[in-house]
Amino acid sequence: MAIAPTVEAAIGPRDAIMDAAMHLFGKQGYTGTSMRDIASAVGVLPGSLYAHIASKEALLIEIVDGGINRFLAAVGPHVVSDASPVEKLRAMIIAHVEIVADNPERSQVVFHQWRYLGDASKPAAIKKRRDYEEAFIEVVEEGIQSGEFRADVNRRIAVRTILGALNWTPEWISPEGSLSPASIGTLMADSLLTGVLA
Amino acid sequence: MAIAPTVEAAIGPRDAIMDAAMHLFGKQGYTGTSMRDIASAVGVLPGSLYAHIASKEALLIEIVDGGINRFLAAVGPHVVSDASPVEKLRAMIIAHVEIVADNPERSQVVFHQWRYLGDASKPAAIKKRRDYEEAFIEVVEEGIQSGEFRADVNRRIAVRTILGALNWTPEWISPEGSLSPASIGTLMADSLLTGVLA
DNA sequence: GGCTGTCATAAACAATCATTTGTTTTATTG
DNA sequence: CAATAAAACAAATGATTGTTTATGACAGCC
Repeated sequence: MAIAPTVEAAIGPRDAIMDAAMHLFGKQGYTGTSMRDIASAVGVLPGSLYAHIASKEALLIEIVDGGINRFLAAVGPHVVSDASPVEKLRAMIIAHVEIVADNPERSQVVFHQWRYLGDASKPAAIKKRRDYEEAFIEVVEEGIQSGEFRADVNRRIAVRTILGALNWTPEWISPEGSLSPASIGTLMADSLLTGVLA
Repeated sequence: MAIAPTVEAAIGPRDAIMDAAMHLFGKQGYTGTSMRDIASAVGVLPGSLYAHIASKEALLIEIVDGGINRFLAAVGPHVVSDASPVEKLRAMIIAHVEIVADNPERSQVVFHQWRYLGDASKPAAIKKRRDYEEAFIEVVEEGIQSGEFRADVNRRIAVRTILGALNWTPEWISPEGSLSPASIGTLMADSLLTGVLA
């Protein structure tokens, strides 16, 4: 046996470090995680990490940027599909929940730890986040134009309400839950699109 | 003039420290804030803080517990009012947004920094958070029983969708915004209760 | 079988962390 | 003005922070 992948499916030392950092940053936060924490999770001494990565911040940059890209890649295609705005928005919500469920800890890093990026990388992350919000705004705008959505909704607040509900999911979603990510996404899409009223 | 309250309305050294800690914990996180940060915000040397507070964690405990209590106190009365479930839920949502808007940074501490509480105080904080969620569940249950809410909503997921949207508001709400907290709360209540569909 | 590059160790670096101590300044009050 | 209390200073504590360095083990390859 040449390679012994861990439960975390890390196929090399660098991936093992990235994986440990992702989980620890998600659980304890960036500033609440020390390089010694990461090293001991990987099973190596602290100094050994630097043979594979440049710095603690480089870890954060890679996790945040890669994480945002997953959301953009999962949701983007639905924005430009030829479905109706309702169907688009529903598909985007479900896709978002599936990405969160795939790795809630990485999602927590994407949603919260980007604040600790340095001045060199934070602006790019903020721009991608805004692009993401803008994609939802576009679809809502489209739905209002077509008459499928109520004309009196405040587009920005409606989208932030939806994204807020979605971005809170890593707080409570669990792989051991009885509902699949797709089911949760569908239920949330129902709640958000049609409300709770009878 | 005996007392010179700052912009932050701190009427004593202890309040000034609590206030600085609240803002810094909210903005930079508990682990991302040093006692030196707090001291320099207050305009004092680090060691001087300990004449007024017991420890860094004591600050966190007081901010989190006091913060949760505000939400409970604002929402509680609506739960037991004799209004209809729809009106109750609407009032609870608006009250929640108003508490967030009153101090978004304290809200961020309540929503995120409770993780860093020690074993002695974390369980109590978790219990209060669950009580808060349970209050919303109760009202939704009541609405389903009375037929005002759809019978096919998953109560837990519906409530977490609502609370997620609400707990995300400190990320974007701003005192400089053109809409009042009450207006934002009303718009969000509309979105969450009746959805976006025409 | 020696060579090359990868990777880990062991040990240390300066900086910063929360906190404690003894002393001095500042303000209040009689 | 003198006495007292409140609050800040100045300096140091040991622990922990991210990171660097020098050294050695162990592969695969010609």
